Amino acid sequence: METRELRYFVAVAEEANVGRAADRLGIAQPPLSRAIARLERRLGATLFDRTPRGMDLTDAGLTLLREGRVALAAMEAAERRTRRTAQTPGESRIVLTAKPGSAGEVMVKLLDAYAAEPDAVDVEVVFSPPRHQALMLRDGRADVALLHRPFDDLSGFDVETLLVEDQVVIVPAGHPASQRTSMTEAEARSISDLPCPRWPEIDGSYPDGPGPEMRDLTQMVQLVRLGRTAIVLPESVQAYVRDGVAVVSLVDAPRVTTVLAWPPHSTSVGVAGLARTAARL
Amino acid sequence: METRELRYFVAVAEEANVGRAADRLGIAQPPLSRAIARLERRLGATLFDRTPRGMDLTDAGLTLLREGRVALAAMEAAERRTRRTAQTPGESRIVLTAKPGSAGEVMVKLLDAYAAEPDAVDVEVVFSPPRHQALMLRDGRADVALLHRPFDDLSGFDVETLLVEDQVVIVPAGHPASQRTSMTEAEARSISDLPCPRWPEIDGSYPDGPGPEMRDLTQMVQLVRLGRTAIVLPESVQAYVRDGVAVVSLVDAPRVTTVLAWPPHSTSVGVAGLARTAARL
DNA sequence: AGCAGTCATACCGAAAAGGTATGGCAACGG
DNA sequence: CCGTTGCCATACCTTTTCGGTATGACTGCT
Repeated sequence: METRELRYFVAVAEEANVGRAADRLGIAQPPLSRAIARLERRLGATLFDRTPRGMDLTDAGLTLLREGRVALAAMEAAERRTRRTAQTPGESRIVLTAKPGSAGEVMVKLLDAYAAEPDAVDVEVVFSPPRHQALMLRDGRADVALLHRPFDDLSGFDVETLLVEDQVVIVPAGHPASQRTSMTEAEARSISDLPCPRWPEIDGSYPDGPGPEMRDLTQMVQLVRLGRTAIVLPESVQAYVRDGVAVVSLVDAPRVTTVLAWPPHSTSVGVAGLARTAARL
Repeated sequence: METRELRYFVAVAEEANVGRAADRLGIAQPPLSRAIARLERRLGATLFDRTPRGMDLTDAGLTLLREGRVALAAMEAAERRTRRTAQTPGESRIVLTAKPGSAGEVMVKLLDAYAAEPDAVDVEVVFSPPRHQALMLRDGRADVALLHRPFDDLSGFDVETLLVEDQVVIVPAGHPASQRTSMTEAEARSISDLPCPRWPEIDGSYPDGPGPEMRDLTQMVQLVRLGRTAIVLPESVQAYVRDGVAVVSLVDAPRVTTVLAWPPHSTSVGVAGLARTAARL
């Protein structure tokens, strides 16, 4: 199976429509139809059910979509890391990706401690949208990432735990709920006049729902102050909030673990050094 | 980067010689030379240093070899698992791979317990050479494997621990060392007239050394009886030895953990059921 | 019934892959 | 020191594949 065929397949699977997929790929529709048919012939598997409204994935197609995305990410990672090795002889820089504002405190401590090491290399910090950190690690855009259990998918990475913390709910200062000293997660999510905000999906779209669309922490604090939402977050975000909001602890919410993660088999001395520093914190 | 190009690159990297790699790939040498040159141009990286004796990998080439093997295994896995999904509707069978004789006891217990489950599917057990289990899991030839820490590379897999055991050394019954009740691993490996056996590498070749080439457990027991070798192994192999050998415990050898491992994101109900059964043992 | 949308097929030109023949270059041995 | 031997690269040709345009077949909707 060639990389191109697999990219074509993924495009068709995601669009559920050959014509739109062809547009996205920048080719005409007929060659794409043929490529899919040939791929099916070579695999000996029907990947799509053809309907009058488009293409429906079969079970085999679902398998290829799931496994194929992993394979494509691995191909991209191989390519990217090779380019970078060629361009930066001696490895003078590594890329760390994190969610903006996530565990800011621990990240500063980690980077400061690492920079003090004798053999430290430059660490370029790249902020990326929520949940994109693992993707960037998988496809080689980043060498190391700050991930959060249980939200991120840590499977396949080596990790070092940096911080374990409870979650809290942030409510408007004057709201009746602000009088409580603690509540359950279910209670926090069902305060009738304070709907939960909607976080973006991996593809950048927002799910349907009553809450506001959440983009960053600054905006979040404003929305809470305005009495538009209540938001469940790890307690370390208290560093970002000031007046106008109240913090109520949650009794049953899962703990959030912040970890430093990197691909197994990483040969980077920078990543190894950062991991060693993390283990000492 | 296309799959074909990457396969060509890996062949040349492994052979360190374009002509031999071309033979192995079943194509002529000039197209392969051109393919490598084009890949280097497209990556913007020099992958090989050309010497009068062949091709030497550069740092960038080493990166591509390491990452590229992972990517190729992922591509193969995607292809294989898609074929299998198409061929076995309803998933009536999963493939488990293990080293022959490894933790025989615990494997029997696991399979018996799983077979007693109400929704159990058939488990095909495929024995493969030592260290091949993880490869088979990575490229989709197996759905689940019995691996051994610290010998196998578990990175990237989900695991369930089945058994933790000490290691022992097996020596000929009449040998002076058989009088000891315990020794250190270093002592066991340096008994002058009993050299350690040589296990095959991943590629099936044997390293150089004085000891005999080890193929399977039956042969091993014979070799120990004949006074040709002493061998360090997990204690569960005592089930396979009878007369003519003595077992001496080791005080400092690392413990061996037998785990059930499977790829993350596995959607197989068979694998999930087996993992659940393993967790209960 | 006509129309809008879908995917498939037919046919053609362009690009890429593969084969054979051959050239250049360095190391090695007489 | 010169021929031989192994290398890899280049030149040139053939075959395959890839992509584009035009068009057909089929379904659901108005």
